[in-house]
Formats: sequence, C-alpha cells, structure tokens
Amino acid sequence: MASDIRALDFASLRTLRLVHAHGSFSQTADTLGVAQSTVSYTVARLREVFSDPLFVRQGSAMVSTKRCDEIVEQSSALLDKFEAMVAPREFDPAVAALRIGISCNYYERVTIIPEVVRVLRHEAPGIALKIISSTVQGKSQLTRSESDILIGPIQINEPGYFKRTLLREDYVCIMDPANPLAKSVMDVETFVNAPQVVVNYGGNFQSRFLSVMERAGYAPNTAMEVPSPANLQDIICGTDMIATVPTRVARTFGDAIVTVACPFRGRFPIDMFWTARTHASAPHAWLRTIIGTAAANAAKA
Amino acid sequence: MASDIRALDFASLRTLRLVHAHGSFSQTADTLGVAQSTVSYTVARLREVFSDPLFVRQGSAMVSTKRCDEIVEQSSALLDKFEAMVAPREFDPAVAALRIGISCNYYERVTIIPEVVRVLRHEAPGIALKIISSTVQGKSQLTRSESDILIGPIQINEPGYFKRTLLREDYVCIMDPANPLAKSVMDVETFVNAPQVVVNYGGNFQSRFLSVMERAGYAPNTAMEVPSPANLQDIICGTDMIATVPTRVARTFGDAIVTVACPFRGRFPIDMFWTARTHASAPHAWLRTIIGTAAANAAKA
DNA sequence: TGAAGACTATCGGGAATTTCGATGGAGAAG
DNA sequence: CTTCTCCATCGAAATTCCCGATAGTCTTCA
Repeated sequence: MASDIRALDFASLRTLRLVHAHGSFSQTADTLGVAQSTVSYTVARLREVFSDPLFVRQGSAMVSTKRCDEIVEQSSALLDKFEAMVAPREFDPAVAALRIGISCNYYERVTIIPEVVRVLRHEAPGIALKIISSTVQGKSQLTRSESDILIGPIQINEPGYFKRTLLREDYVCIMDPANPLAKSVMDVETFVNAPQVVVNYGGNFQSRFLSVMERAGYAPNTAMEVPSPANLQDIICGTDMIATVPTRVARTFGDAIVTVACPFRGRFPIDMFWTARTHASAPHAWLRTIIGTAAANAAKA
Repeated sequence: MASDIRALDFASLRTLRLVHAHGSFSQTADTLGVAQSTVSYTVARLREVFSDPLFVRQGSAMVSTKRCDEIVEQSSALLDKFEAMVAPREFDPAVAALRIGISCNYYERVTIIPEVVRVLRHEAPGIALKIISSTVQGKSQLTRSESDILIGPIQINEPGYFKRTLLREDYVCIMDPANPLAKSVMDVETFVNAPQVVVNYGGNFQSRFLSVMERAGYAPNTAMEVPSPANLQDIICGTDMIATVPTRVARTFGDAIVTVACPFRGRFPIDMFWTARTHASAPHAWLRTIIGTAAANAAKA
C-alpha cells in the first residue's frame, strides 16, 4: 500500500548500499548489528518502492539488477550529500561523541596515528577512531563511506577529493648493529649485493626506492620477502640481512638496529584525502588539523 | 539519543520544506492532513539531527535560521533527486494510481485540460489530476514540488527546466451578435474606441495584444475590468461592449457571441514546463504526451 | 490592563511500524 | 543424500509515531 515516499529513510538507503557492496544480506546484517530478517524486510520495502527485485538469486550469490546498480550509485551520492548536510558545523571536542574512520597502512599507523590517538584521548575522548587497512582500495573505501579519511603515499588526481600533504619521506637501510656494513657508508654496489628483506606490502605496492633501483638497472639481492615492516627488527637482528624502510619506520625499531643512508633516493609524499561528505563537518575538520599537526611533529622529530 | 542518520526520512525533509515555505507549523499540518503536534514532533527530531533550532519565534511569526535556509535548499535538491530516482520507469495506464499536479490558468483549463481529463478517465482512471492556479508563481510552484507540470504563456530561460511548446495563440474580438460592429471588419480606429471589457488576470499579467497596442501608441476604451475570461459572454451579451480574448477561449463561449478578427496581433506561445524530478517518470512522460496531443487537437479544431 | 485569539511545545495513550528469533525452502558443496 | 549457507516469511515483542488534550507564549483588541 505504502509505496509512497515516506516508506524510505536514509537508513534504508545505507542498508541498500551495504547489501550492494557485500552482495549478501546476512553479512550486511552482521555489519549493521541487526537481525538478518530486518535486512530482508528493509530490502523488501525497497523493492516495493522501486518496483524492482533489486537483487536476484543467481546460483549461489545474490546479483544486483541493472536498475539496482543505478539506484545504488545515485543514492550513494544522495547519502553523501545528506551526510554533508547533517554534519555539525560546530562542536566541542570535550563532549562530542562520534566515530571517524581512517584508512591507512602500516607506515601511518606507527608514525602518525599514535600521536593522534594521544591527542584524542586527552582532548576529545568522545571521538572513536576506526582504523582500516587501505591496501589498494583506499579510494573506493573513501567513496563508499567505509572510511572518512585516507592517508598514504597515494596519488588521486580526480576531482571530488580534497587533499593535504602531510609530510615527505625517504628510505634508510637498517641492519643489526653487529653487521659489518653498519660501520661504513653504503655504496650502490654494497647495497645491491647485501642480502635484503624486501617489504612487498602484500604484493599491491612497490617501495619507491625499488622502482628507482630498477630504473637504474639494478635488482636487490632478495633474501626474504615480508608483507609489512612490522617487527622487522626481530627478523633482521642476529643475521647479515639488511632492510630498506622509510626513515620514520626505522625509528620505531629503537636501538635494536642501526640505520645507514640508502644509496638510492626514494622520496615520496604522504598525503591525506577526504571528500565533500565530511569537508564541512566541524569534528572532521578538527581531526584533520590534529592529523596535520601530528604528521608535522613526526616529520620534525 | 538517536541523533543518528536513521532519525530522518524523506517525509521529514518534505515536512521541513513545507514548514519553511509556509512559515507555520499549523498550516503545514493542515496541508499534510496531520495533527499539529505531529509537525511539532517532526521538527523536534529535525532540530535534534541538525543541532539547530531551525525556526525561532520572532514576535508573531516563526523565522527560519540561516542554517535552516541552507538545509532546506539542499534537502530540496535531495528530495527532487530522490523523487527522480523513485519515479517508475514503466507503468500501465490502466492500473497505475498516482496524483499529478498541473499548474496553469484559465486558458489552459478550458482549452487543453478538458480533453486531457477525458483521455485520463478513459485510459488511466487511476491518475488523479490536481490543478492549481499558476498566476505568477508557476515557476516556484514547480521548483517547490507544489506542481509537476506548468502550462502557460510563460518564458523560462533558466537551465534545469524542460520545455515543450504546445501551441500558438492569437486574439480575437468577441461581442454580442446584435452589435453593429459585428457586421464589418474591425479597424484600429473602431477597436480603440469600442467600449471594452479588459481581462486583467488579477493584475499579474497583461494580455499580449494590449502590449502591442500600447507600443503602437493606443490605449483601449476600458469600460470594465475582470480578472478572468470566465463567463465573459454573460457580461457582454446585451451590451455594446466588446472583449478581446484568445481564439480558443472565444470558442468556448459558443453561439452567444460572434468573433471578429482583432486589428492588433498578439501571437504568443503556450508552453509546457517540467523538471528533472519528473522527467524520467514513465507516468509523467505519458501524461506529457497526452497533454501535447490534446493541445495539438485544440490547435487544429 | 485584561481577555481573546492564534500559535507552538509537551504529555499520555493508542495505533502502526519495525525488529527479533524461529522456521521454511532453495541451492551448493561434500 | 546430507549438510551448510543463505534469503523469505511468520508471530510476538519492542519501538516509534501519531493523535487529542492541554499548557505556555505572544499579539491584538477592547
């Protein structure tokens, strides 16, 4: 009966978007923390309003109809505009209660986020951070509202994204203090031949210094590959292996390793991105300045 | 507690828009056919969500805050996009049930609408027409969703409006068959001197032939002014007065009057306008073609 | 100054909607 | 053939929404 406009709210559209992204009612229910029958009911209402099945069984999976794709795209834009509209224009850090999603990777988690969290706990204890790994899908996480802020060595040149450069990085070599190479300046020859632990970032990203090496016609003596720089010191210590990591990551390893300048330059920027959805939101803007400050401190230190 | 997104639906935004337009909760309640307390409750929720009073008492009236104006403007755009999204892509005239608003004036109501209604009753009995007077605010009625289609001798050159020219009109003189002027061709001199019933359309619109006259340096011998051409024949008959009305309006007066060519040309187009909100809607598109056909028939007849 | 009128805010009860847990049915995997 | 996963549906419980009544505020008019 009520195929009227009033049958729909923004929560329904959000559910629709999630179902579309997950391709699953049950998973959406879990994500939202509601019962599966609730999602089913919501989708049933959406089907009524749009006079379209939206999702049809096709073998094992639920496949979205063409109309559904259109609707999700449009309503996604609607949701973003709505969120931008609802975003508070002023807020008091001391009492504000909300959750902000940040998409980033290991580097940012160890260099920038810790200070951000300290500031937050002190000045805005009501802001809960939700950190997710960006890997290669940081941009889509942002557009899909899975995160509000994206930080990383990423380049986005499309319109519709706001950007602030946080700091610039470069690489250093790390090794066991007992390693003979620690005593002298590292030249290209030595660097190329040294057994190296290469961080492959899950295979989705190649460290800048490696690109530079390759362009110069060299390849590292890869003794081992790891997906992340986490706890590299534990791997390296007591061996003759070296590793090449961003300067500020090396610092987090403390005295367990020594750092030596890397003969290849791999300077790259760490940028912060966000969208119009959160641009006008006072708490988001505030957090962005906090992140900017934290990054500047990390750069100085 | 729930200052969350889920507190809001499109119906709330529509209520907000109405309150903003009316500047009154009670009046909005009347328009929507709900209790005043319901509107109050809805506005209270909106206030919560937007953290803004939205409307504040200022003496007798409720005045919208600046933030409220912004929100209304943005959510109005949102509502339009949403309605465009929900609009059915296909429909069966025989069973479709919906209401479509047309904003127009006397001319269209007597020349085009009657045939449209006949077609509708026959082919799409479930479509209810809501005709409102456009007077001078036809465009804002359209943008405020008070009507879906605007028909009239109006020119809209802004982007965002769709247009279809329905027909072109010109004026004729009408008078009692016993009037001596009915026997001969009407020249300028005779026309200017004849006692005339001038239709002033409530003071908001000047008939084209009058503008032409004025530019030529003439003024009518105004014996009487009426706001609308409705039942002009009853006024004219038995008098020496003439009136100048659009050709197809003159036809509706039947044999009670005779028509004579008017010495001043006042050719003007009758256009139909609509917006993106209803552009993709199958029933609206269908009705627009029905209106187009009806107008074409009116032009031929 | 006081009373009446017009308007919004708020309250409690009742109606409607939404949610949940349980269950059924359909398809895929083993 | 059984089991597992997933969505649809059902009845009951919880929540939300709407209404009528009433209180409070401001303006107007006597």
